[in-house]
Amino acid sequence: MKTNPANAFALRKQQLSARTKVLKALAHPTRLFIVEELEQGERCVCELTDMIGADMSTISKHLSVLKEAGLVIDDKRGNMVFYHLRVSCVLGFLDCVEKVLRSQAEEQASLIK
Amino acid sequence: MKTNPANAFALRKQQLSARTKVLKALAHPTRLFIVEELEQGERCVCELTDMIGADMSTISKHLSVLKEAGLVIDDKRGNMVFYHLRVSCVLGFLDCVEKVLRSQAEEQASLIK
DNA sequence: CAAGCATTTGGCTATTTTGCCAAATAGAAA
DNA sequence: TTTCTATTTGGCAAAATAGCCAAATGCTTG
Repeated sequence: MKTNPANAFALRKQQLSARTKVLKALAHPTRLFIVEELEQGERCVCELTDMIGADMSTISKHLSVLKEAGLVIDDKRGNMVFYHLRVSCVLGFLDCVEKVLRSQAEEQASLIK
Repeated sequence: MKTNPANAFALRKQQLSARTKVLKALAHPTRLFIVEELEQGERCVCELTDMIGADMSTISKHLSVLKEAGLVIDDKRGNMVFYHLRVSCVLGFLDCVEKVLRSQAEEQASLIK
């Protein structure tokens, strides 16, 4: 650590880390898939596992990352666990990402010209 | 790789990875700070380095991650390089993150009761 | 209670990401 | 051209992440 941590960044470090926790949770193909799938409605771990085709323990861990970030809620019914989204704004969230990608594609296209 | 990759996830893997590239770029305290700072206007590498208090090479690498993701543009003037945001929607983007965090905080509060 | 199913957890390795230092570039000024 | 300043790049070691297997947990049913 620096001897003088009184810079603009250090003062906000904690807040920034809290925000990046949410972003990190979304920043993985499998977890992003899960979030988009849950936009359709709740899903159990087994359904997600089938769709993704990875080990169930892997999916379970991804779900716990999303849960830790406050993005999903789990609901145990019988011996199955259903997950659903807690926040609806994630959708608009991703629209922005899409905009970034499209703007980037246009940039590339104009460079080729 | 699985022998039968024809599942819902595999079919969209590439698209999902493109999206997570943008999310990953934002998912780091230092880079998030930079993005928020650039919302105020362009900044040179040295200014950001001073504000953050890390090695300049570290900041430079973070900036190249943001650039690779299509979030910022660099503009060399003299022997300084100024960076500015390419997409304005990142702001609303972060409002959603904030909403997630607040909803999570409320959840925690109600658990304590 | 025993057995079966869905899910989570522990543990381990492989991969990716970070951040520093030192060296390389590039423009500005002497 | 030499020197100085701002930035980037290469390289490496430390830290964080991912994904699999095996074992543990917790219902549910026989």
